[in-house]
Amino acid sequence: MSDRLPPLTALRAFEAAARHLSFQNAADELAVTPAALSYQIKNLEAHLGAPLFTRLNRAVALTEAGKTLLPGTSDGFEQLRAAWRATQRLTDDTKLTITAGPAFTAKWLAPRMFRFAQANPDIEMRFAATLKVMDFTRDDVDVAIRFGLGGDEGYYSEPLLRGWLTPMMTPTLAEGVKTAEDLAKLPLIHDDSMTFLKRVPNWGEWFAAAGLPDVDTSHGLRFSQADHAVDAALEGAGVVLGRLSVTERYLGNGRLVAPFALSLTTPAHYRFVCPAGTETRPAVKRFHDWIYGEMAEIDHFAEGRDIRMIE
Amino acid sequence: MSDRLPPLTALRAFEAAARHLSFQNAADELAVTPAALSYQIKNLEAHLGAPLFTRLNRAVALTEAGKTLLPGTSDGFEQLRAAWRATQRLTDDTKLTITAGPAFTAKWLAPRMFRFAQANPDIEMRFAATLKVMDFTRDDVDVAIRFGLGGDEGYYSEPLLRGWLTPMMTPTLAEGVKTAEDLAKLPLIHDDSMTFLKRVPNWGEWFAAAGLPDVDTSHGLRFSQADHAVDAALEGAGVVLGRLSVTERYLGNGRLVAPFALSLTTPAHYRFVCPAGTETRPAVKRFHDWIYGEMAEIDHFAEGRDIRMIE
DNA sequence: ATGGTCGCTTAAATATACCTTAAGTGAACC
DNA sequence: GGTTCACTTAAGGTATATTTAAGCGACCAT
Repeated sequence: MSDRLPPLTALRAFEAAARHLSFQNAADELAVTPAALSYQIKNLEAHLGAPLFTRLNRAVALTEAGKTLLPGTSDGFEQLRAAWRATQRLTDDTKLTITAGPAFTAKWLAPRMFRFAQANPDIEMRFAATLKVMDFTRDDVDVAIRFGLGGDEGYYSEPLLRGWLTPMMTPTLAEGVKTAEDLAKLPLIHDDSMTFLKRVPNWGEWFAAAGLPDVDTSHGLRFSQADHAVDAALEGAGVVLGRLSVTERYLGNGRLVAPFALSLTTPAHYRFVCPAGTETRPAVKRFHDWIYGEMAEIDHFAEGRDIRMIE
Repeated sequence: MSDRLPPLTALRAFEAAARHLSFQNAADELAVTPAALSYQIKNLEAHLGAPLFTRLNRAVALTEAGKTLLPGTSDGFEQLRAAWRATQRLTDDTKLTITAGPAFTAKWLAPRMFRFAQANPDIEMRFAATLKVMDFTRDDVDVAIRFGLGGDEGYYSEPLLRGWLTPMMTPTLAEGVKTAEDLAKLPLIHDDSMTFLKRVPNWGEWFAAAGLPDVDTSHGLRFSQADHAVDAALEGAGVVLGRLSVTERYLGNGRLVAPFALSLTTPAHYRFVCPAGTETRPAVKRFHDWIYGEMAEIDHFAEGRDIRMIE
């Protein structure tokens, strides 16, 4: 018994036929006549030495052998298709798929995207806003903006921005706030999305850094996504420990203020990530250069800040 | 850009060439001339619209596109090969691969196998003695003898034998043992292999069932595999809580005795397991019938026993 | 019950894809 | 500087895949 593969066209014909349980439909899918399919199946059955389908009245059903063969071939062809698609994408500079977290997408990327799109009308953008770990090949993604330490083998990964977090609130709310003790009396807005870090930059950490380790930070509102926490602060619902990347536009237009110089930062940053080698693709390069240009414009918000690393 | 697959022979040629980084060697593997390979690669590159290899002096190297394409295609073809092999095995009744735990293989299967082999000289047997969970398709296994509750979807699973465990020792050692209290003074041999059960049938359970919950069972010898524990008991090293399936031959020939009627059993049993539908394959059926016949011959060891379920 | 339809099969003809042979290129090695 | 090695190219042949057309049997509707 040889462990070589049978003719691949026959295998592909089988996969389609078994999936549809109909030679007719499978033939349509492969854009051939039913006769061709019948011939291919017969050929494959001859190679195997046993039938793969039982021919019924006016339908076909899988034999045990067919049932054994189907899942593996389906998965196998799907993998081939995915690999081919990923390779095609490399040479296609008319589409670019970017994945980032929901907060970064909503508060940073989305408001700016039209500028990139206007400057690059030949590139069709797609966004996948999720915190899920994506597989570049499997999920058809070109670029990821991810929060992390970098250093993963096989990826190009460059820090985007040294971010930091500091108390932020509406100007109205800020009027009565002079000291850290004043802050603790306001409703605290908590962002619970950073669950994957060992030591999370939260209200407890900030008050500890401010010399008030015993402040009770358990009260207030909790959000599972950073952009929702910021939205609450915009409504004047309280004070949020806001991250630069999702608040800079409100700091810029005055809807939020950050009266304390004391800020927290972490060893992890937002990073620009793509498969190693693809950073030179024209579309990727253009997006890369654009995003770093945009980032440079928000650097000045760090001036005069007292930024403390927590780890 | 179509998301259909490129010509499959071209893809296969690429996979081999990329793996070898040599068209020559790839051509040998596929049993064609180098010219054919060159043609196929060129064809695939034309489909993609970009080169997959960079042609060097007298070698080839993968481009970024090639590096992207290789892993997926390799995995894909490997999956197709595995599925085909598994299907071929269904129609091949000259080989039978059985997996079972090390103890069951050593103490039950191995000593009896020659009888099956003599009665079925046309079947070539292979054994995989491991506790690892095997995948029938991926690991090329036909039949598994596994300890468990059964009920898994997609598998034929039939209880082999209602096993039980009871204190066993050499006849010499047994001379001074009249009561359970006597037992506790002997070296206890522990079998630590049943780690996957919630409640393990161990010495603590047995003494508790015997009405002696406070016996200290921490002393003695510990083994990570049941057959080694039994071997120690055969040497007279102590008393083991022996499982019927791995000791019946010694109970039969008198090398071990089991003086207490009190025995433990669990909801889980040894089971005969194979992919659903394959239980009717001639080679599988013959092995199935043989093993149940053999099992019937050790049923009489249960006579007069006081078997208690633990769960 | 019976003729029409549907889905698979078969056989012969045809088209396409694949492979081989043979000649050719360029760089590396001796 | 000639030889070798690995890939390339082109032409021609062969094997493989596909179509066309005819056929078969069972279901279904009349």
